[in-house]
Amino acid sequence: MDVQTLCLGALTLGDATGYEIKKQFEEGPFSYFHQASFGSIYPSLGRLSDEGMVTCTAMSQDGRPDKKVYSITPLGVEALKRKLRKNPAHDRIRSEYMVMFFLADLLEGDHLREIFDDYLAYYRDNVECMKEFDDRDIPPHRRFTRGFGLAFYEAAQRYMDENRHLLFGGQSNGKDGKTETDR
Amino acid sequence: MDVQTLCLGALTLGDATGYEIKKQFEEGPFSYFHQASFGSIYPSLGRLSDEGMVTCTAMSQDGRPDKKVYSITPLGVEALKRKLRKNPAHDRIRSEYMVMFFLADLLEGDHLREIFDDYLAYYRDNVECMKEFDDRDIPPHRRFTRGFGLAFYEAAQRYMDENRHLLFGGQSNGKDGKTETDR
DNA sequence: TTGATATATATCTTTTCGATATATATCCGT
DNA sequence: ACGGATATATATCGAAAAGATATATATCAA
Repeated sequence: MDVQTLCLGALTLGDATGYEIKKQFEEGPFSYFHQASFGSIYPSLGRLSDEGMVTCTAMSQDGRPDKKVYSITPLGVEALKRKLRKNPAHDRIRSEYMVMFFLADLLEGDHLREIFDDYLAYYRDNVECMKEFDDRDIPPHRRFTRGFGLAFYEAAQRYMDENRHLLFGGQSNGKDGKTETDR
Repeated sequence: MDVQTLCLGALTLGDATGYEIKKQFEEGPFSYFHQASFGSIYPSLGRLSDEGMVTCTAMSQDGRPDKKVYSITPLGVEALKRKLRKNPAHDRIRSEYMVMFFLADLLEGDHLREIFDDYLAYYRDNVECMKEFDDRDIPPHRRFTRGFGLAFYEAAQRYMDENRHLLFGGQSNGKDGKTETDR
């Protein structure tokens, strides 16, 4: 699923600028399951515009650079539907935090504890933030995706709370310098 | 975190070929939280070899192309430790399935149900597969990352079982042929 | 007033993905 | 026995995407 498809999908929620689409992937409804960068969004919008999938209205603002508001066209909606007929690819998760936990024996000093705390705080913030939002007035299929995101964040938070002993040794707190001779 | 770092990390588990490293990201221990393609692994191993971070031993086999077994060097271990001193980036999840659920009102026919079933089966398989594996003899920090993966898969499976009604209408179980007239 | 943050677009380089090519071996069904 | 699918194994190429940076301006806080 390329960024063009994603942009079309974002524009079905309403007209938006490239900047606003980016925000939808950063903090908005897409943030629980996808992301896209400026370096892919702007070129995609340009191509979509060339192909008649979206229209672009430049709104000149005093001072600031022109705001370019994009709207999806009927042609764009058709193209989007066509692209959604394909079977989706499997999920791709990339967590650098997990890589570091996996290689915890190579981390120095308190770094493991620091990143653990950061990671837990990150999930806790996400959970809190999502719980504040009232989702009763969004359509059920959107509630499904939001709920999935929340369920994941909660599961992650709970797991980390309950299993930190696996990283920071149960009763012994790893002060004894004995390092595994891995291989 | 680039693929070079990831390859060094994979090689701390033991010597391996590019092909084997790929498998670690596909089915092996990394698969719960990261992935990498041949197109990034082979060039990375080449560069690491040039820089003395890994050594490469070509094992000629009858018939098959030479097997190139890579080993991490002390220099490589140091480089890896140095790279791990940085703070990890935030997780990136990309789920095309979720994009499709989010845009469920644009899907035609039974496609929504098909992909829902695929997705649920995918998580169920993952859970089953992971539960079979006995993790008692791996170090605790590895158990932590494995457990995290399992917790995530289980949470996903449970959420989907309990919330399918949000995608497929309330009490009816969809056997009655009544299709929503979406638009 | 200086720095941080936010709005807004755009481009450039590097990295990565995904597909493909090349070989061969093995396993399975017919 | 034959063909096809799958597994082992490396490598490369083009397209896509990420990440960093540049360009402007406005606002808000220290």
